Amino acid sequence: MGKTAPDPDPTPNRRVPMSLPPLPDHIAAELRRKILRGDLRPGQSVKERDHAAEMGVSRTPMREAIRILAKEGLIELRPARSPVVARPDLRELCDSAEVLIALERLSGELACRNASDAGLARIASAAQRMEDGFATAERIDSFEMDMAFHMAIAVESGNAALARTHRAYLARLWRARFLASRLKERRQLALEQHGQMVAALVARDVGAFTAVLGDHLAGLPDYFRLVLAGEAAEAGAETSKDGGRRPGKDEDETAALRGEGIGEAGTSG
Amino acid sequence: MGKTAPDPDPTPNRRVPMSLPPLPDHIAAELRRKILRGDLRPGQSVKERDHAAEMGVSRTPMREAIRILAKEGLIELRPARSPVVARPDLRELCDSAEVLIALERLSGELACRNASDAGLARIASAAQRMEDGFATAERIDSFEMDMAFHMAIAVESGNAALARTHRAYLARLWRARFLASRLKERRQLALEQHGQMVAALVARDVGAFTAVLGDHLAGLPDYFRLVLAGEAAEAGAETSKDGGRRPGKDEDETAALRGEGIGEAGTSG
DNA sequence: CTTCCCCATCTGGTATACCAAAAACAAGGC
DNA sequence: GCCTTGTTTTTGGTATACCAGATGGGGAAG
Repeated sequence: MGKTAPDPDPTPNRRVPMSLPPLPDHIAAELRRKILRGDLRPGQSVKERDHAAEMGVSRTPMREAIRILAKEGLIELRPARSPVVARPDLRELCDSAEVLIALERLSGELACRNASDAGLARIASAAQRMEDGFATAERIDSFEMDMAFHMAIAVESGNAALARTHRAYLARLWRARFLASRLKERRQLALEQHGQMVAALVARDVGAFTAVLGDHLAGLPDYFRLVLAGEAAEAGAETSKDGGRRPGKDEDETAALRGEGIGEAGTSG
Repeated sequence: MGKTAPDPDPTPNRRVPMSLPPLPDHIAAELRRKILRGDLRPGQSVKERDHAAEMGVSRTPMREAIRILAKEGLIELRPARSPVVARPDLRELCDSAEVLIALERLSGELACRNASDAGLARIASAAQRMEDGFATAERIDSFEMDMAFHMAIAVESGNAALARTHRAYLARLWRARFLASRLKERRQLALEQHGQMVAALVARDVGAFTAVLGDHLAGLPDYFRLVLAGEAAEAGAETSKDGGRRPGKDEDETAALRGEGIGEAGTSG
């Protein structure tokens, strides 16, 4: 069905994509960056038409990018309404943290049992990188190293599915944990605990690892509380460059528990 | 910006969607059904154009449906190639089972701690339904009840994120577990263990629940091995109609580790 | 007869046009 | 003055057209 005519239309078209690998992923990464850095604030609507035009792409890949971010929990889809940047409530954050802890525990157990020495070395080097950059690096970079350390453990567990899901939860909690990392003593503590975790791993001591992990992530809910309080304060105080949006009623009722909360991936019949 | 012209074209168009709720989800459910029931066999390509035409929809929602199934692990996307029905290797299945067990353990712990009596009653009733239908129901229906029971525990844990992820893993393992449920004594055993799990939950006994759970899901890898062997045999026999199945070479190389294993969700920069 | 290259075709990726539902807005009635 | 209702606008959902990379078969050269 293709080219019966040898290209009778010489128009070079508006846009030549010519790069196959990851166009929607690239858009997703861009959007994610904006959300995590705060350029797009929670509750703000993500209109696929506008953002597509703004980034110079069409709606189709933008749409797909939005779905990707929705899968990660950064964007919330609504049945016949604009997607909005997710404003996770405390309950959701704590729930996710609970799952994350379980996943990290499993990662640690498997890594203790299965990881190669080279793999443990990779974990240790991730921790070392973070320690090296502790004084000098930007907080955001330091935080990325933190994430990299935890991701390394999941990867070296040898369980690809676990690593994938773990990464998804890490991404989901990225913003909240980043905001929670403002306190420097917490970062110092995290550093020490990372060292202990590495030690437990090289000793193949599951119990020790689990204990440290518990300490490491136990305080998360409290920090989330602080983060949410800060967010709410900022949201209430600021309506600046948004322009069109006024501090409407819809900002608050999102804190209410959504009744179900599970099914958005579609169910098997 | 929309309609400067007052609709000069009276053609009613080929298709009026007229139903807002979930068209891509519906397609995804349909496809999932075909895959799980075996109408679409592992390794077979899923051409969005053909399937869209066959189901009377356009490529766009079909595309999205394929992405949904890819997220669930039922379909494997390739960079510049047709998506294919995933043929999970033993390693992947066992990895997923490992994560599933961890998620179910957490579900049980939380349900023991947090679930309301009404919630426990819902779990018990799910188990009861399965027991009632054990003799009469089709195997596929019986299996759906099995899934419903496990999902109920995750739901009643009160942790929505956990329930969602747990459901995703359940879906991912759906087919393999279904094929593994061919052995009737296994189903009988599962039934008894479900009863024990309910008992542990109503007693709020985390230790007992965990113990039963371990027994319940421990044998999964072995069954997966059987399933894969069966699949391979069928796949080998299908290519040539004569009964003489040869031990095809292509069944084995899937066991090789794929190097990457994680990144398809895109990473934050 | 084998091998290599070219072209027809297939297929996913992207862009765009159209439709319908829902919210925002304005005008009229109580 | 406030509530109601009809209209406009906004926005996501769907369908379709076009493009580029990939694949495989057929023909020419060795």
